[in-house]
Amino acid sequence: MPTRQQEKSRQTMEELMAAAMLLFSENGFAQTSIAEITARAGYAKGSFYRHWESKNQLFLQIVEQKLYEYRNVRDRRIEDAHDLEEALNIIWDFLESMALDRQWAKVFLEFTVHSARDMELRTEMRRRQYRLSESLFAKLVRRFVTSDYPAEKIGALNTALFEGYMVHNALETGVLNLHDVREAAIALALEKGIRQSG
Amino acid sequence: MPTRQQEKSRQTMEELMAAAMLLFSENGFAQTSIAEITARAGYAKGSFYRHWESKNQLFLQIVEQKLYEYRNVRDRRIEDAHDLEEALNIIWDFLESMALDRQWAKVFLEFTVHSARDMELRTEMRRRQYRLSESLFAKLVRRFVTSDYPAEKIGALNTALFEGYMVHNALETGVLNLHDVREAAIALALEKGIRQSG
DNA sequence: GTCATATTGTGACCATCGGTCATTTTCAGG
DNA sequence: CCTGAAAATGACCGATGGTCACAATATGAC
Repeated sequence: MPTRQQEKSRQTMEELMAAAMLLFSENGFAQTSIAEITARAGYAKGSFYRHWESKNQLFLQIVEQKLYEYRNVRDRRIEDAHDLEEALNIIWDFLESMALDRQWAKVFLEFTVHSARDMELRTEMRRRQYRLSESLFAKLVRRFVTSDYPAEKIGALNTALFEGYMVHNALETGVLNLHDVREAAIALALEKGIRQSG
Repeated sequence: MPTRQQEKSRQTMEELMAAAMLLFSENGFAQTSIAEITARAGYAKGSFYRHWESKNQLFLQIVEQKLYEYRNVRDRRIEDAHDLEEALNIIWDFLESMALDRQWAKVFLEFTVHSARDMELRTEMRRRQYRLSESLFAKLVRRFVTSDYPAEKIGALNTALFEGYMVHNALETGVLNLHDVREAAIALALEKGIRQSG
């Protein structure tokens, strides 16, 4: 059982996380300073580093918390899928739940691209299943793929369409909506995964 | 005709640009400081601001220079296209030429996402045709679209697949190659653009 | 209660960043 | 030469992510 001190520490951490989530979604990852986060929660800057070793680590923890429930639902539902189309729809339900909060979707994308220059961070992200990786996607749908088109590529194409839509959305060009992308991605995956390729 | 001083100024600018291009492609946009650029070219930091008003402006100028020739070739070739497939292949030749230099593709993507928080910068990028916007894409292919699926959406889906691939590539996951994406994007566009939808 | 100890909280400090600007250096034209 | 204009400089500014010696506070043995 936690001591009173540990309890206090946990509460401080949660207050800092709450402030950070608010500021990240309002102003983005790069534009949110650690001093802002601690000030918003009523602490001094130094307190931040009692709980996380960097802004990256805080962000990873927030994402982990945000995605935990979604992922469980997805993985539970996908076991009951009967064909590729059903599996894809379950995956896209999950992807949509991420994209629907436009502010957060923007921050997700920002962090994904930010990680491109930091191999350690990318490794950490893979470990925490931050992105729907190609291998994970492949694992989810492989049993339904009847063509000789690799399941990893089907996954990667779907992820590409999703993340490309995230860029489109972040730039607020507004031509595509989620339904368009989902429909196109599933059509593409069915074409590749069911029909025999050339 | 330029005076010797103007000539010197132009040369300094080119030296700074050359240093910047090298450093951007090596370390990315955010990770390259103005002091690094000027030091590499053998000048003091203040010299930078005689030629550009910000790091963003320098980057836009570099991109403009890099894309100018590619764009001309694309727009000249596309006038001779006879159907949607030909037009799409010409556009994807252009997109591939951008993606082939993996280092620069990474920087392009970084800057695109960086611009998501800066409306003025996005406006400037549109003005300079930094991205293959949906409206430009639509203009290039509209005359070949026979279905009732909006040309803008076909363009946006292609751009999404391309930029999603850029993300994929930046993270070095390595499952997809350019050929996979191009083939899938063109198949998708033909499906939407030629066959009657719904 | 008291006091040594362990934990939590603090904010001055550091190097670095993009950007500014008064000052110095360079150089063309008379 | 001399002078005015243009080019080059680097100290300086506020802000950043991150560090760390120190202050405040809670804990457990007595």
